[in-house]
Amino acid sequence: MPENFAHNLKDLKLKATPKRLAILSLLAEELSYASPEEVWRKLRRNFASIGLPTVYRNLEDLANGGLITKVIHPNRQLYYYFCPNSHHHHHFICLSCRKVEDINFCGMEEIEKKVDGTVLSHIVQVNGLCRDCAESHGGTP
Amino acid sequence: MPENFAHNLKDLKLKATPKRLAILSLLAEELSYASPEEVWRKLRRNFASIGLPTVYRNLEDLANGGLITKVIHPNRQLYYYFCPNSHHHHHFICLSCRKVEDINFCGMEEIEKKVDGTVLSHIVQVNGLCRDCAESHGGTP
DNA sequence: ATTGTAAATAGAAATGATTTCTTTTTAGAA
DNA sequence: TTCTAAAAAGAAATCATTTCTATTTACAAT
Repeated sequence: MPENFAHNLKDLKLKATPKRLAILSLLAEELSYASPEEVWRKLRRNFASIGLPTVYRNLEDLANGGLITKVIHPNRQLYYYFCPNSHHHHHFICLSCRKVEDINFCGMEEIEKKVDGTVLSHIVQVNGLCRDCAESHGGTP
Repeated sequence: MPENFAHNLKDLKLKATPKRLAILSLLAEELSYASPEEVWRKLRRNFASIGLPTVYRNLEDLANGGLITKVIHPNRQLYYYFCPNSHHHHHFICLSCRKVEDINFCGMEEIEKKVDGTVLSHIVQVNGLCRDCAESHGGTP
């Protein structure tokens, strides 16, 4: 499973620009979710000029293409996560350290049958504290 | 199952103010989710002065108390829904007409066991088009 | 009934994450 | 190389949501 981001982008009809590739590899190195501004700050190390709007747009495009996933956060800000896991699954996110664990379970097949309408998307996300954070500051994010 | 909102509020240690009660009955009459501004516009019919911040604050407090539920919307704006159904369940929301259907299924028990950490909350929501909307404008929200 | 007090509210103002706009640059097909 | 649609910069705007302060109110305790 070689990480061929350029190829992934081409499949999505997105140009493999250096900044897109950098965003992908940057996120791929993280075990936690990141905000657009955090991504932007890191990109500035490698790019003399990089606009925050570019980061927002690219993160959104990459998420729409399914290469990264959005995290729904109680604080209503945007966060994104690169998940190498390619099959359908969901996430447990730590509200404190932002670590993400995969949840390899989704009852959506059962649910879709019962719905009286057309399903376009679904959200399943579990929020909490990872084991480490729960132990170190027992309960409060 | 008499709707005794005043009592519900007291249980939450929230004062049963006329505006809170009005927000609750207003939402309880709807089969669909509403935005803070929409709630505010309707309240203005009955209250000479009612501030938008009051509506925001109350909707948030009522949702935190579990009397109403938040809807996670792709457009990232806030929406709230009053659900008379008291047992744990989730929702199928129509992105077009905003109607809500109950989903009486939640795999969270299974999921919680697998998570390596402390679960604080979870989101399960199915987005799509209700039967009526799917038929009338087949596919686009 | 009356009073006292914490909670709730109005109204104005601020906020700030996100988006939009216009111009310039670039990736990649031809 | 050339061409063209897509991507990006940079500045500016947006606008839903929140914050702030003074005033009012619900309701528990007289």
